[in-house]
Formats: sequence, structure tokens, C-alpha cells
Amino acid sequence: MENSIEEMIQDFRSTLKKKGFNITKERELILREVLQRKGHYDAETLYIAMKTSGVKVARSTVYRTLDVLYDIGVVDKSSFGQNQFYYERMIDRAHHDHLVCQVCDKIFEFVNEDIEKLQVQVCKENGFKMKSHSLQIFGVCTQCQEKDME
Amino acid sequence: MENSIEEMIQDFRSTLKKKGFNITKERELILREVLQRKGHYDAETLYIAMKTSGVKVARSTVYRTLDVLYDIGVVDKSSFGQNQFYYERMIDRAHHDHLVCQVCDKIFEFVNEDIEKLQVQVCKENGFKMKSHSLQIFGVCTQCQEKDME
DNA sequence: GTTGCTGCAAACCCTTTGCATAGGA
DNA sequence: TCCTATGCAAAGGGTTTGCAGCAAC
Repeated sequence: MENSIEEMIQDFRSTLKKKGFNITKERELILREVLQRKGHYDAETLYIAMKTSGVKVARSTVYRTLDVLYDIGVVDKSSFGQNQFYYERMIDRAHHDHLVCQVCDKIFEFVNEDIEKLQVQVCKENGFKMKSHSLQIFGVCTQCQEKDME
Repeated sequence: MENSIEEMIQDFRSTLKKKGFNITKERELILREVLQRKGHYDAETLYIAMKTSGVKVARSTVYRTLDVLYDIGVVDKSSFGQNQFYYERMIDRAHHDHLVCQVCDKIFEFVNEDIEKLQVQVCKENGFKMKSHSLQIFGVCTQCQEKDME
């Protein structure tokens, strides 16, 4: 259940091979960064973080690799209606949806099996073949509601 | 129930006033275009359509006004993960969610009361104050599935 | 007369792309 | 060797912004 980073990198290598991608040190470096990072971030943030910590990699490689990681299911990609993509590792996690606070921009997660089931049903009713889905609820989080009352 | 365009424009004027916006002829022109348009479109499409039909209005005014219309609840705004915003009039319509076909890019709508209720419940459980939400299911529509089999 | 809106063009921001070079298979 | 990936810089595309002139209140 609990895999070490090194084991995950081994998996990654074999998945790349299986899908016809080359194994490169840049892809591994980016994977390492992704694996140790929790929560949501955009490609630019990841790129800057890597630059700052002295890793040599090009911006376009980060963008391209994040999409490879998305392709092979290592990260999730979502957009929260902000015309920008956010990534997040999918390791050891079930699919989840998001509560987006419009005051502090924090993103909270939730899992709701019943909603998932209803989505499957909706697809069945419409003859639609589901590949993925994305549910965001926008509003105000508890903390911001409290701040507002002060 | 069934309001005429002119009645809707009257409502619009009073809403603008109530919210502290000025009433201008550009805003009215854009509202007219929005009211007679069904389905989803981006700001650029609306702008080009207006230009083509001879309406004099600046691109930035269209972009700015669509956001005003969104503010006051005349249009809905969503992004379908394409780094672009899509607008759609909200008149005479219940909230609905979207099935996005990744093959033909068509967008289908559905309404599901049970999902809506579960969302309210999720918010309650998390002490989250919901303002809006957005659910998109990505996949392949019936027609594209059939085409694929040929 | 103020304040807010429009129009224009330029700036912005994130993302993608073209191409020469480097590096896996 | 062949083909894919990288790095760089430049282009792209949708959206936003600064500012002067203009229109609403």
C-alpha cells in the first residue's frame, strides 16, 4: 500500500516504456518534484520551485512532462474556472471533488460516493461514455465566513 | 412565465441601477445579443457576431459586459477545462450540468436534482457556504461512439 | 461636474510551438 | 542509427488593462 518514492519511480519507468515514452532524467526529476508535493499547483509554480532548488530543467519540459504525467494517470489536471491548469498527484488517493473558497482561494476536497454513482447513472441515461469528471463547488469556507462576522 | 425581450431589458435596467451600474446603450446591445442566443459561446464569438451584423461595439466592452451580466446573473460562465470561458444565458432555465464530448467538442446538458441535493449536503457537512457550482463530465457522446464503430 | 464607461491598442499571462541539439532505444 | 525529448526563444490565443475621450447621473 505504502510505496516508497523509489518504488514509485520504478513503476513510472515501466509505465513510460509500456506507453512508448522514453525514460529521461528530466521526466524523473519532474516526477520526484510532483510526488513530494501535496495539493494543487500550476505548471509555472512547479517550474519556479525546481529552478529555485537548483534543478536544471526547461520551462517547456515541465509543461510537456506534466501532460505526460496526466496521460499516464500520475497527476490530475483541473482548472477551477480560472483559465489556468492546476495539477495534483493522484498517488494513493481516491478521486475527489473540490470546494473552492472565493474569498481566500483555498481549495478543499471531498469524496462523495453517492454523487459518483449518480454521475454514472446520468451517463447511462444519456448513452454517454464517461472518461473523467470534474465537480467544483464555489463559495465561502468556514474560516472566511467567521472572519466576515468579526 | 414567458417574458418578451423588451420586458427582460426593463428588468435588466432596474437590476443595473440597483447594483450601482450605469445603464448604457452598449450594455443593452450586448444583452440583446445574449438573450437571443442559445447554447454556449465565448466572448470572441459574440463580439465577431455583433461586428458582423453591423453593431458598433468594442471587443473590450463585450468582455467587460459579459462579466457584468455574469455578476447580475443574466449569464452563466464556465470553462470546460479549455482555458477559455464560455457563456450562456440563464433566462427561463434551471441550473444544469454538462456532458462534454472530447471527440466532437459538443456540450450536452443534464439536470439532476439528486446530485444538487447531495452537493448541498456536502456543503453543510463542511461548513461551506455555496455560491455556485459546476459539474462537467468528460467523455464520448453517443454519436461519436457510433462513428467509432464504423 | 463627477463618476463611471467605452474604444483602442498594447500589455499580460499561461501555454504551445519551431527548430537545432542532445540523448534514449 | 533512428526517433523522441530537451532547451531556448518566440509565437499564440484569450483576456485584461491604461488612458483619453465621452456619456450617464
